[in-house]
Amino acid sequence: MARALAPGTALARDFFLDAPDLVARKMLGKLLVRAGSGEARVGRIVELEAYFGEADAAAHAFAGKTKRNAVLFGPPGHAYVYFVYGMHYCLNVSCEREGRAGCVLFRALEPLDGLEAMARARGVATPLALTSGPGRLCQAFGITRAADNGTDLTAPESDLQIQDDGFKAGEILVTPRIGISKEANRPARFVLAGNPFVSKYKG
DNA sequence: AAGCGGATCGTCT
DNA sequence: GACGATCCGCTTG
Repeated sequence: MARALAPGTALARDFFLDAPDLVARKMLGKLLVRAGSGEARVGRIVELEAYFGEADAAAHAFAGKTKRNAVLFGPPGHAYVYFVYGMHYCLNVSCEREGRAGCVLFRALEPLDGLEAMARARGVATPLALTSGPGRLCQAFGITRAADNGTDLTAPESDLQIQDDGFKAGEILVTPRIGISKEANRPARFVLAGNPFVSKYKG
């Protein structure tokens, strides 16, 4: 049932070399793939947010490099996983050249394969609740800071990858980012228009 | 249907 | 010592 993983189809590092908003646009419609030791988990990326590094008051990198956000200042294409609210993880990909801290936050996926594993990890069965939200998708994919922070998402041997299956994204909507107090009006959230798996947020 | 608050802890001031 | 790039359940209308 699970589609065969095609090693070597992970997006290349150059893909993430651009500015965060450009990378986010390009990433919509791509796949997040967790190979894992058992059932593979695959989701199509339907919602992302761009964070602009040290120039962006809403970004974790705004106050400069710290132990927590160090990955953001490294080379592009690496996973930055952080822990919030005492119980949730969120996944980002680092963008831009080494030394610049832009990144893209994964906010929602459309689950394609490994739904049972996701449901088990989440303790929830309904597909709409599996991966629609940054904390939810991390739980569904078993993403933690200890296991995944700093992982090179472009490496063929990585357990976590971003792949291209040839899907063409349709209309893209751009809105302000969610859950932040600074730069609250900046349009930097990108979603696949009309996709039901985009997160439903409450003000 | 929508709004509110509790859970829970690593990170930085 | 305060505060999150969140989620869920309980309350109220």
